[in-house]
Amino acid sequence: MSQAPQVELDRSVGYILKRAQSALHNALEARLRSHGLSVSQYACLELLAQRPGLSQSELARGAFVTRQAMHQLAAGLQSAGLITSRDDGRARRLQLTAVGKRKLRAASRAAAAVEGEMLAGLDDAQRRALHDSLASCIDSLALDR
Amino acid sequence: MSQAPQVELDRSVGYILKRAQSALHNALEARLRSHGLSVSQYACLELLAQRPGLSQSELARGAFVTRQAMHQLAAGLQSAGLITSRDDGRARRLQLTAVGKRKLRAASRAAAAVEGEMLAGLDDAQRRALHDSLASCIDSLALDR
DNA sequence: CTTTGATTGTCAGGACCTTGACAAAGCATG
DNA sequence: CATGCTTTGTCAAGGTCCTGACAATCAAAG
Repeated sequence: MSQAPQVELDRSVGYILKRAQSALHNALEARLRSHGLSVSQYACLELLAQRPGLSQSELARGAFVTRQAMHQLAAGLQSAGLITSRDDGRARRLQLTAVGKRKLRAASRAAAAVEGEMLAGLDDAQRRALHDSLASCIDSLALDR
Repeated sequence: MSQAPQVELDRSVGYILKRAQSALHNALEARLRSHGLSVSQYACLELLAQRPGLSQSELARGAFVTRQAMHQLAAGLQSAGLITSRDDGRARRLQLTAVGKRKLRAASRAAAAVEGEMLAGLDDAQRRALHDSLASCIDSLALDR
């Protein structure tokens, strides 16, 4: 008389969410390698391109790492000549360099290709529903905070 | 005459997928802390409960870490008395102990609660659609391998 | 203005995971 | 049987990220 488990891996949305994110991360990592960028580095560049002037801490939150980790990450991107920084009060605002923008453009194409492959089996309505449902999940989890 | 970006963060399914997975991981981590388990450790126990006799390498793949990382992870769980191991050829098959099963039962309730909160805004049809769409994403990414 | 609280950047230390390498054990193809 | 390929477990070394801590800066309230 064994009772049914509270969590069934095959039906669990949380587990398949992790599986999907892992698959996407691996695919992205493989494609970005030829561009000399890690997934975290690419995320930094993409964020800075679309939200210029982000501070180090803001960038960290957008890239899902601590600001301490972003400290080293940004140092690496700066010494590679992909970004520049200017002090603004206590904040350290970051910007893409021309080299960074050029490198991002190629990496961004690769990333868009990966996302396109990932969504190949879904039509527009299904893609919108997927996006909306994930947004709902984020909102629900953010409530008790 | 700036051209539109290939990747728009706000519309990107990949980015919101990462955001959702990160939110889930954080929520799970917070809830499991009181049980003295990390997310990785919980994943190990849950996998072993539902697929008993998994080898160390198989468990590693299910928990999205390398087999080298699982080597240390399993050592920790064993020294904590939560799992046991028996050699089977080259494989090292793992099993939950009675203590491990008891600890998992409580942790599993907490995890199920988190998943319930995450899905609170979605009805059954939407949950099924979300699950199926994520499965489609995984399949599509697995093709070119 | 002063004081209190929150945010930011940074440094140091440690935890966790990864890559690389190796021997041992199956598996398969000849 | 014999040989090559794959998988598994393990060890060593390195990297990346995190937690904890601190001073500096800003914001808000008194």
